[in-house]
Amino acid sequence: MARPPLTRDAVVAAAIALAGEDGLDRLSMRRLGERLGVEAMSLYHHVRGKPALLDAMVDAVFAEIDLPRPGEPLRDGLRRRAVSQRAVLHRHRWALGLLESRSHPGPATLEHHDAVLGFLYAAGWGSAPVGHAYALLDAYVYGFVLQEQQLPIEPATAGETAAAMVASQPDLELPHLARFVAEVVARPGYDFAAEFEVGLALVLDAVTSLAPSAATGA
Amino acid sequence: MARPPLTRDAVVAAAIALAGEDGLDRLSMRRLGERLGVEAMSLYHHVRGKPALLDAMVDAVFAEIDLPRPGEPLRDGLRRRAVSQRAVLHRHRWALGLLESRSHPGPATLEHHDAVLGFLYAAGWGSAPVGHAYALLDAYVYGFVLQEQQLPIEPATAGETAAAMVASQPDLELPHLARFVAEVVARPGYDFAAEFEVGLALVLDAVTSLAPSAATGA
DNA sequence: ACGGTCTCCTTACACCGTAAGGCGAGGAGC
DNA sequence: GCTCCTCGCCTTACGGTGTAAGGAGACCGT
Repeated sequence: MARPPLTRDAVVAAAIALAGEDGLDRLSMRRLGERLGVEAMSLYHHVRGKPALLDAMVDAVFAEIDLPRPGEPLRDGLRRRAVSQRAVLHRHRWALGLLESRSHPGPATLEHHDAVLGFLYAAGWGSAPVGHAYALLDAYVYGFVLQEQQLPIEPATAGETAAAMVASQPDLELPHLARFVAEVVARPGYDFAAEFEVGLALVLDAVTSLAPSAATGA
Repeated sequence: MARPPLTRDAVVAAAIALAGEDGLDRLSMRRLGERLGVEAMSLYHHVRGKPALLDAMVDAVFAEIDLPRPGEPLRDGLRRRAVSQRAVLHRHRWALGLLESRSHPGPATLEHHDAVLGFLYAAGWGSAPVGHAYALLDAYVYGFVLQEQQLPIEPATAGETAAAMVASQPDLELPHLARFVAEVVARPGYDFAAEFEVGLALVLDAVTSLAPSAATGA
């Protein structure tokens, strides 16, 4: 029973699964080959090398992000994309770290940007406000997810973990940090993820204020 | 002529210098030891292991960030910190990638947060708006730097690089992306870094709208 | 002089990415 | 049917990684 031959997509999918299960640092060509029932060097017939594999993984992540729907109200479309973007980056915790150093966007990445830009252009925006809006929105989403990933994974124990961090430096005076932890982080039911919507609403306010029709107020 | 004994600070400083010169991925215990005239294993007497070294590097970066000055107008203080934060992360390009996965804040990191929180508390803010403001501000700065680092380093060639990215997928229709590159990125004098101030102003508007004194308008 | 501690070194192991080249099966052309 | 080529996979090998274990020597308080 001969195994069907590998495809590039299968290799990338397995790499994504492996990174998701064991973490990005445990993704190695040997372990990936093992998962696919193949020696490490066989992967090089489908992928140029590990950097190219990582690029392909990032591109696959971009393909998962929801796009604004043509004709949809502007704020709704931007909000949908931002929420989906965060969800996707949250689902693939390794993805954000890869974003940083990869500067070889794949087809899905480019199509994603093209679609979002097209959505803004279709609303009558010029390139300058589009640039501002895009940079601000993406910065917020990326930065928020980055903060999220620094935090302990379980919201239930966030308070204890934060308190332990503060207590880990016994010879430091940290009154305001202690207050913040006590009044916010250690409160039962606290969930940093809920902050996303708060900030996103503010960012969307700011972005929509860049709209050409809002220029009358400027 | 006996070499003066190593200190933990010297090890961390050398690691930062090495990461700055050769990149984070070329920072290895052996190369770091070589730089210090010492074998790799000697470093383990000053640092628990490579993860602890990376934590210490991150903490040293936090120590470089400018803090708001007590008594300073709120917007000025927050702006100064954000600008400095970006400058520091820009100076140490490897730092942002480390932020992601390290969840063991050091003393400088904790003191930094304590100082910023204290600045907001001193302005009469409660913990809830402080939490919103902090999350939004940090998300913007981190996210902006993340975007910056995906871009080609030289602003002068950004246009060509971007055009090459679009052209690298010849069988894709990317009209809006092409338009954006032509009208914004490829323009002479374009510098993405200038976008930072635009977005920061909007973010600071949003943040100051959270101030207790602004609650009268809500 | 002596014992301890502190700093550094040597050796070793399991792992990593990947360059170079070999081997066997399947299909194309005749 | 036979040959030959191509494609998918494998073997071997090299130089790199982090770090566990333990040894060597210099310094210092007594």
